[in-house]
Amino acid sequence: MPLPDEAEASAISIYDTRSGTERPFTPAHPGQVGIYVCGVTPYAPPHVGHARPLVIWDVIRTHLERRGYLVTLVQNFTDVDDKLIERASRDGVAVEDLAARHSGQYLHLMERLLVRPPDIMPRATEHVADIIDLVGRLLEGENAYTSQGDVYFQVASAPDYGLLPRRDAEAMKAGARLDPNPAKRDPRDFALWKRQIPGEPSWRSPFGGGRPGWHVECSAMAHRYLGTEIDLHGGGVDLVFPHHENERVQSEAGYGVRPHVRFWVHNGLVTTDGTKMSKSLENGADLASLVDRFGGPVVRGFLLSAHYRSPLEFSMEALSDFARAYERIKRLHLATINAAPPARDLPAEEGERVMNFPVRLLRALDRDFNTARAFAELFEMVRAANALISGLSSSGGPVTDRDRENARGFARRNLAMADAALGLFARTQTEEQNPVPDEVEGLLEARRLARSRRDFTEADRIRDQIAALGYQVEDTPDGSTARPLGDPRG
RNA sequence: GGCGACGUAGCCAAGUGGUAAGGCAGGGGUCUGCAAAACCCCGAUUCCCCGGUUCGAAUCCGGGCGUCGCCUCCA
Repeated sequence: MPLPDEAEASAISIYDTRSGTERPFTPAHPGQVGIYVCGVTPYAPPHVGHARPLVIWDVIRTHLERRGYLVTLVQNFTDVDDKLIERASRDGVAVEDLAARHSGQYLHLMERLLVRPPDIMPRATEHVADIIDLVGRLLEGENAYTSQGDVYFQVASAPDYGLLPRRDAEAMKAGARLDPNPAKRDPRDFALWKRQIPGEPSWRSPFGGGRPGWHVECSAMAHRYLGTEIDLHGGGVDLVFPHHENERVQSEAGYGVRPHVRFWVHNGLVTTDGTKMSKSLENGADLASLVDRFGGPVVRGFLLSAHYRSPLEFSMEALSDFARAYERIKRLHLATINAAPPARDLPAEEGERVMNFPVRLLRALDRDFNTARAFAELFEMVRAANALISGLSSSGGPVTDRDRENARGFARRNLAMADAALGLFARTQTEEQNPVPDEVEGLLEARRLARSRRDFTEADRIRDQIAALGYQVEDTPDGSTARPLGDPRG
């Protein structure tokens, strides 16, 4: 593979929420990219919606690396907040135990979804000192005030409040919810530090005992690991307001850099029956059970089958449809796994398609990480490769045995490349293999004997028997095999 | 009500000025003892509707209809 040069690297364009436009990507420091992604508050088991940003950022970070950047990906756990405290007390467990349990589950699922661990996974509870430092700076700069033991950010001190969500700052006052907090000077103000309440986790600070509010932890941790200027900052669109806007104003005020984020990258939400999946609505499809049933690679591929900014409608049918499509890729993978490296050019239009695949794939990802398009290119490559391997070409021109073998080699290389870019195939044997039981092996042998004496009635009877055990018989020139019937696992 | 996004074949989904990707489902073939897999062919004269700009628009502008998200729990 050729090494990416500057021109190629700058070919990447990314949509930025703040400007509402897609524009060429350039990092703050040449050759390096710092990414901060808002992770989860681990108070409940994850649903499919949570997996989307994980998978998307895995692809984004990998593609930036492929284009020659040194990437640092930071994804946090907000392991102290209202929901967590509420849930822990309801269930009668310690906050840290609840957080640890769910965090562990995320990490395990991440692995099954072929997501590489982020470079740094900071926890809010381990960065209280950084948080206190930021709150101190904000108080000093008069961007914050104390009130009844709490510390609030003073929104009026941020002249451009509303910039990120493109919303009128004044109108937001009127839009404040009922139940106004009397401790706040302005309904838009938000808590940086919450005073100590017996039974809740708390830390000592110069402004009294208590715990961090929501939003500060991300500002503090992003600053700790990525400095004052963040190249890419992401999360679900539902975080744009208030979370990211509040984070933006406090970071810019506290660390004195504007803008502190170059590109805001927000993914669309996973919906079901047309509405957003959410933990509080409890309409989320449990991620662990889906991964168990369909396999990590299928769930991952499904999440990448639409562009990351589009909403993605989840249903069992949609996932099954993708599983079937994925089968095409998987079959070619299995059929070419031992192919020799490509040695020479391929004939016909199909040959062009197969040989150009790497460029097409990378170009698709350059354009705002368009994974839907990347998959389209992949499927076209699969079709073209299958045609050549079968000895067919659209031009009707000759396809020699050497061409066919060569096509297998190209297919193998292309699939390896697509796997590296998108994550297609499970890494472990257990996810990879579908061992056929001895019973089925025996029936296959019996059927082979029946077929050899042209007793097709018996052969078909055995095939039905195998089908009843859940396996599909496939006859090929090299003999018969069985594969799990309708098994969508990757 | 305010702000934002979206509306493309039966379903999912790319495409942001140059004449509609890809997948699933469906129909017809080739191959096969028959299947399966694979491959080939078939499907939107058209991109929610109505106007406008342009030589040319799914793509830009205006209006309308519909769906979704956010408006201090949220990936």
